[in-house]
Amino acid sequence: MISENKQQKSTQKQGGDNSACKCGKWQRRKEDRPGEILFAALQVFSSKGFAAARLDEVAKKAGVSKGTLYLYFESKQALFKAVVTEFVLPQIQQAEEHAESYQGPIRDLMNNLLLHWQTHILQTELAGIPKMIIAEASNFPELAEFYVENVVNRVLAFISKLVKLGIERNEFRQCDPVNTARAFLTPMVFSAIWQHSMSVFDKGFDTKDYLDTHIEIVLDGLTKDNQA
Amino acid sequence: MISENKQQKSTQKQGGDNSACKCGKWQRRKEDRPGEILFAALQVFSSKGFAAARLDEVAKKAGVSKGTLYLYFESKQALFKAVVTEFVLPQIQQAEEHAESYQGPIRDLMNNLLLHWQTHILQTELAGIPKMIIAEASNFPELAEFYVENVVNRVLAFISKLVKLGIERNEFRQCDPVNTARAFLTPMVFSAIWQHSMSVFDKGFDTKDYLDTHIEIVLDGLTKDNQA
DNA sequence: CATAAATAACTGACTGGTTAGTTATTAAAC
DNA sequence: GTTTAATAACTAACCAGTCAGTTATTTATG
Repeated sequence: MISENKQQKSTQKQGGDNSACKCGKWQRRKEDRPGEILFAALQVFSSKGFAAARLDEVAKKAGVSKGTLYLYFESKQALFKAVVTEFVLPQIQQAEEHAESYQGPIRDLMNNLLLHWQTHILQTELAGIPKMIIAEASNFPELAEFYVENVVNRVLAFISKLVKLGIERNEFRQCDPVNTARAFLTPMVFSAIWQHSMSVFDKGFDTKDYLDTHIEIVLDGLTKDNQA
Repeated sequence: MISENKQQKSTQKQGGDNSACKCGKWQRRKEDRPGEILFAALQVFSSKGFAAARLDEVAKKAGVSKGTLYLYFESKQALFKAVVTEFVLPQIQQAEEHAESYQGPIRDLMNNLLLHWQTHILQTELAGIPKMIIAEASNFPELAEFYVENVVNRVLAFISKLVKLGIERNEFRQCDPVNTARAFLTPMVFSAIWQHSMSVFDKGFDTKDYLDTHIEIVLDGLTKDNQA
């Protein structure tokens, strides 16, 4: 009986709505609840934003009652914060490790990072997080501060270091590393924001074309002797 | 009495809070109310977003009671929409007219547009509108649709035309005009979004440096024979 | 092993505070 | 005195967070 329940769980993230599963209402699965709740919260927050997100909807998506949310998270804000920590930080970690072990031109590494963003992040609910943060920053300054310290600054430092390395290796022309890092990152962030807000209405927006143009302009603009 | 009030009004946008004025509570100024309310709404919406904006705060800022808002605007959403129409569309009109009468290199014209953005838009409450739209797009799809049709598509068409002209005149290299227009516009929009959300916490962000790097990369990247 | 008591996960109806929108009333204007 | 701008008290709805009650699971007992 117990093992059956635990196996059933493995398909949960595909469905996206645990309430569909046939298991009874009073299933006790202390281990799995936090993850299920966080994933449900990511979905609701990323599409509605913080203020408009309804905890009843999060609970329904996670297949629990609203009361259960409060067994695992202190408040709506704590849940919001946990979503960011849970889903964003591991991604950065992974990118840093990839760069660490990478041998080859910086240009190609940066191209890899952008490609990974395009194929593995933009498609997922993760892409909703930047919009969520920006939208709620002024109403929840504590969260914005947390995000800048743990995400923005860390990513900026990471990319700046790559640009600096590119200059040292004589791959890139002279430029300000931090601002160039921002120039490189902006369209990545923007593509995520746009996809999660306006792309439904902005029919002409094709993420791939947009990012291809971007990488062409920025990396060709940086690379020395890029004339064919 | 009336003329006194009207003169008093001219300083309103500096103060930003009409409730400070000593005129009596029952002043009847049918002509001026809509503008005052719209400006107050712009301020509140642009800093709080739609959902978190409180009509009581808008009313207080405009120096009226909440009931008065409903004499001039049908609903919160109608007010929101009016803010966009009132403040954004004239700016685009102006930019289009400037371009129309412009004689000289496209590169310089685009530089002008970016400079005007930097010095005349980014400083003002207007810069809060993009964030406001993006943040609320999924909760108010009708508004997002309205914005794409009236603002996004119009600006994209405008800039695309300039890029196309640049290619024809042999100033720019071959490229896709629409995606290049997006590449040019993205950091402008992003600077506005960032300024109205994260810049308080992201201390390293300097709008001028950021946009200078941007224009350098994009326009140098586009311009033919840009080797010194 | 069977059964009962204890514990802890979980539920859902409820509360208190908040706010968009309404309306009865007041005062200004002519 | 009539009309209308403006007010302020009001209502209806909504929702984060609570808690008393329900059920699954574990532990203790014979």
